Amino acid sequence: MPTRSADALDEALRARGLRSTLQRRLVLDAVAALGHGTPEQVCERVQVEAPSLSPSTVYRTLELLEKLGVVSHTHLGHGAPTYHVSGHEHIHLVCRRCGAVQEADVVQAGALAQEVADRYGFATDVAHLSLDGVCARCAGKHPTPAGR
Amino acid sequence: MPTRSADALDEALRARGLRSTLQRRLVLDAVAALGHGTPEQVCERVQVEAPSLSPSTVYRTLELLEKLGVVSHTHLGHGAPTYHVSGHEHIHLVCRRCGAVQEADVVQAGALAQEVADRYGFATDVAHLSLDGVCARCAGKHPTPAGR
DNA sequence: ATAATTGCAAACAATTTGCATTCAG
DNA sequence: CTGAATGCAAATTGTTTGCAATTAT
Repeated sequence: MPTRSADALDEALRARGLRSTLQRRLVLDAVAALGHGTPEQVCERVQVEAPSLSPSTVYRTLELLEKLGVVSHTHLGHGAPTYHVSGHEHIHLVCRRCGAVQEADVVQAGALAQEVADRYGFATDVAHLSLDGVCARCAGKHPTPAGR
Repeated sequence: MPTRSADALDEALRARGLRSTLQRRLVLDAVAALGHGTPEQVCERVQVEAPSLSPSTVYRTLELLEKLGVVSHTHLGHGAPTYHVSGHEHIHLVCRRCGAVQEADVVQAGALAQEVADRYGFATDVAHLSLDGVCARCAGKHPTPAGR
């Protein structure tokens, strides 16, 4: 159902008097298809359909889409920001061993945010919360952590 | 009391048959002094004392120190990893408006980790937990969030 | 028609790597 | 002495920017 998001995109663009272009749609579709992806991953994915779509455009478009509120980004694991379509908010569990990113719906996150708000006056964006750790699979595989 | 950490460092190095050098001590001191800092910040800081100490060495040393377990790194806010001395573990509250990083001691983090462990079998590294949001000061200043 | 958007190529910044020199053990 | 560690400079990688050509409106 790519039509839905396309429409939503069009709408958002029109609202700001911006233009609806193929590349913008492709970038959004790629983000949606990936679930969560770095700019590079989006580039790769998008260039399958449109090899001429340049990285510059991907970067610019991601920024734009974020401003429009249709996607948002978090910083998981290492340096690269990870984009995902807005709305489908969740917590990320990032495994430091295998790098896998699992999405989770966690009740306690609210309690945590509440405490931080009360004690530090800090308004946590729960949607951008990501946890670093070791996933079940890796924990099973390597009971004794190695150096590297 | 920089003597303490110097000794600890020496010890850790010896244990692995590695050499104790001035630059390694300087890098560790810089990390300790900064509380939490990116490689670049460490470079800057370290080059005050030793202008010839090269970035390469800083990068290599941070990696080494981490392997030794005397420092660890997290990813706050944007891309750059942030290093801090191990032991003094805490949660980071990163303000997306002003970029300020506040350290917090939060009880609920344990409950959160527990839930994730129970439901997903994911072993959270609580020490690397960082929250994205808006700090008290910024919330007060700009009641109406802007686009950029 | 007209200005927004794109693609390209060059500019940039941050990090990594190879290698000759230096220095701790 | 001897190999580990450093400093330098060049190579990479990921991202940004300027500008002419393109294209949605």
